[in-house]
Amino acid sequence: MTKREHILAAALELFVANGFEKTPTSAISKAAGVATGTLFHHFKTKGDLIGTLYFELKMELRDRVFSKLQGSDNLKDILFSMASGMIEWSLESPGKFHFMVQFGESSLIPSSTRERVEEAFGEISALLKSGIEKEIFYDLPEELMRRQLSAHLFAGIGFLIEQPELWKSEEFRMSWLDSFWRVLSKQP
Amino acid sequence: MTKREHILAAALELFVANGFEKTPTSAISKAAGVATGTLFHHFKTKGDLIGTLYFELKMELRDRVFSKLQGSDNLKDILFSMASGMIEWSLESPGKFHFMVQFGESSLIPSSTRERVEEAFGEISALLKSGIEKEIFYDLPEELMRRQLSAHLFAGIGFLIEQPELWKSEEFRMSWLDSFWRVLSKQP
DNA sequence: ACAAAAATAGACTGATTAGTCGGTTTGTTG
DNA sequence: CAACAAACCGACTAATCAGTCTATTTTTGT
Repeated sequence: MTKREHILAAALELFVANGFEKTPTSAISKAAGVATGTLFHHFKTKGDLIGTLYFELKMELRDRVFSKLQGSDNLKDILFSMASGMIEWSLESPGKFHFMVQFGESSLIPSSTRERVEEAFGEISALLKSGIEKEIFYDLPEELMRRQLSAHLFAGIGFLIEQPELWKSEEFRMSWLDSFWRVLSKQP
Repeated sequence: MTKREHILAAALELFVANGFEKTPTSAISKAAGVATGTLFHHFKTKGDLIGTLYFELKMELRDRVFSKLQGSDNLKDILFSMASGMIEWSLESPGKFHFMVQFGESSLIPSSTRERVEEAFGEISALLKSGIEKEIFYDLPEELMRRQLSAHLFAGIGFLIEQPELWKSEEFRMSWLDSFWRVLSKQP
């Protein structure tokens, strides 16, 4: 792990534990085992640090979510695969997930960054649009569906992190994944 | 409006616009038209101020959501009435809604406050439990359902604030409210 | 009418902290 | 092996800001 990565890891942990404003940069550099100057060598400002963290975590998540997708054109399979990818990523690193919940909507993240991220997740929009067009999904605005799907998933994961053994149950997994499908689709 | 209320209103606006840490207490007292001393007379600390704001907004929302409920025992009616109450509250005061989104999950709100709020919304838990017991709802953990329902609603409202004219359409309202029902219920 | 309590005011301060700066070490490249 | 750049160090500073304190005004209860 490079020093830059140590800084990002320490910042993630401390931001989640204490919040942004209650985490002095001095605490981050100390936890990362680097000097103040090094932190500000890699990140222009403290805001830049949290912005970078947000962006890089989202990219890591995207790679994970889209990686398993192998050309299947069954909407339900794709949806389940993406949801499972995100859930497993979150269960492996709850800290990263909590960071997303806590700072995803915060004004600390510049809207330009948020836009770049949304672009990177464009495949999900495309998926929803295609479902609406094919009249498999309910005829509601695509953006509404995207937001609700994502919120639904986040809420479920938050719960699942507290009850991780549930995810091991095949019965629960199927029953729960179905709830995502029900939100979107007229078909069973 | 009392000075205390002026302070709370100014804090709400500024916290939403600039975030907690980028809002000095001096800016709040200035915007509220009071002196520093007055602010700290009513609120022990800045943290106390945002905590109080959170609590009082939640209570206002609760009163609104539960007010229309007049003894109907039809789960769907109750659900629709509660959802509509929250949506209308949010459309009337988007600032309050955005405050909830931004600070609802933040570590600035002490967990003791969050617990008191959850207690006040206990009727919703009861509603879900009753639906699960009666086998109207899917057999998933009640807390999971509560969280997902709330997230679903919040996400939808966030969208609706940007497209408020949609709410005026009876067709949209019904179609959308149905999506909440689908999340929970086996019945149409 | 009067005393006690509550509300208000605003100048002030002690502590915190983001970010700088000059200098050192490590790595790279022609 | 220069010489140049990139990474790294940590003491320092300029600014900010939460909360205090003392004094004044307003409200309340008797």
